[in-house]
Amino acid sequence: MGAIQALRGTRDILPDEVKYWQQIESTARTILSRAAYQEIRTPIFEQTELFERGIGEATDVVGKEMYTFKDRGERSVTLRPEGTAGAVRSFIEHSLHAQGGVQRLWYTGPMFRYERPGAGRQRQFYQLGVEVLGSADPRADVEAIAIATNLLQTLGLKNLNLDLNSLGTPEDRQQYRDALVAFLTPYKSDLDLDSQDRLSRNPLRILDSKDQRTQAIVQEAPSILDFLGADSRSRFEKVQQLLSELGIAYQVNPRLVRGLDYYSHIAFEIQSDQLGNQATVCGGGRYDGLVSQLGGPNTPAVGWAIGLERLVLLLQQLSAAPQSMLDFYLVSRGDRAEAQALVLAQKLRQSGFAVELDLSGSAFGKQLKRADRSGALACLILGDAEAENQTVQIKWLVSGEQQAIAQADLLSNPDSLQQRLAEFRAQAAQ
RNA sequence: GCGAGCGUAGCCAAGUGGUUAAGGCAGUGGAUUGUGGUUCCACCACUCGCGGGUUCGAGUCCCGUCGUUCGCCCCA
Repeated sequence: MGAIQALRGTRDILPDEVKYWQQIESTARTILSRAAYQEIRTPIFEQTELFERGIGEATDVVGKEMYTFKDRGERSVTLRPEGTAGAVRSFIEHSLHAQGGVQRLWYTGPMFRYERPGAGRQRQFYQLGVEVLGSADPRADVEAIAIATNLLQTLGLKNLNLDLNSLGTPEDRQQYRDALVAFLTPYKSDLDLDSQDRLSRNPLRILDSKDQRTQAIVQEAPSILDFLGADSRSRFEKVQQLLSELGIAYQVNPRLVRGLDYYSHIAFEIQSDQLGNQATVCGGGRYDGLVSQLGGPNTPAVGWAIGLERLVLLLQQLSAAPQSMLDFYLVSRGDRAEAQALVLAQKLRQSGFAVELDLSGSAFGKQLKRADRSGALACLILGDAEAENQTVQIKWLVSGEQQAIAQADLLSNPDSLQQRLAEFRAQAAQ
């Protein structure tokens, strides 16, 4: 009725949900910085050409999902549909390779694709990703994978599957592609319509068609693993061996392909069985050719990206919701006490406590109700009666225990309060 | 872009052609409670996403549209 709503495929993340996003971000920061990854922040829009060249013009992402428009200077501009192209552009533009060694970068932020929205898929969506530039060592692939599994496990996720494949070199892949087309062509009329279409355009994608008849045919198709050259094969084996050394479980899935053109050699996906159609939480792989393709020096690279709204969905299914960090909830009755409560709140905050002051002006009983709901560890009650003027009652919401102490004492000994709060926080955590 | 389901208050919902649209939670106001969330009363959808149609009469049927969910597609 005239009220403006968020655009289709976009949505508001309200405070209750933001808790999960912050949990992810802070956990990621910790884990990534321990592994010497550095954050990079690149623009949300770039020249359209960057994505056309980087992701591949034949891909669906570039072909029909980009938010592309002309700016007021008639430049063709595109809202980034993924993070790798921008990070690589920045790497080249600022000659980060000149710093020598390996650059480990991570990023997070909104991405944009014009898709049909659904649970775990938005038009403005968020990814957190890493890019490791300058190492062809299989340990780089495995380290990156290990960081991803470590992050997901630390967040408490279980029942994740790691699928692994090798796409080989571009030459390996071309040979396989020819063989696959040769194999599938006689069955063309038995394939689902999408796959028939892809036979000429992007035959590898037929491998992960969900159509049952197509799947049956594909079962018998040649495997890309038989087309890997000696170098590709030994890399793939090395990666598997190193994963085993780390105790990371995986399955080789020769039908795992990537939607973006820039991948080569290792490709992987981490999937959850609890997300229905949008099962892939994390996807990535090696892209040795991308940097040079975008005009930079020949630089081997590997990376992955996590879809954050899917990760949030999984986190929300876990029982443990992120806790409120509120220490005190302040309630009062009467004019004088209200003013005192304001002053006390300020002083406690300056002493390092998290304090919410009840501003509702509601009846006292309702204030207490709100105190309970606030998640605070303790409720401070300021009364208005003469005898109560200098006294604050502390109600420990966790244990039910209650005590009255003078305001002066409350502020003169913040250490002991801090200690009590720590005890109650531990109690509340159980 | 295609196929199917759904759309009643902030939330959960009853209602399946017939006069004034149940109920619960939350919210607001008041009474009670001299202090831990009680109890009681009142208020809280001229309207059923929006627009049109059928009908004497529509939340209920039809069409369109928007939104949403699931699948296809795509992808993280």
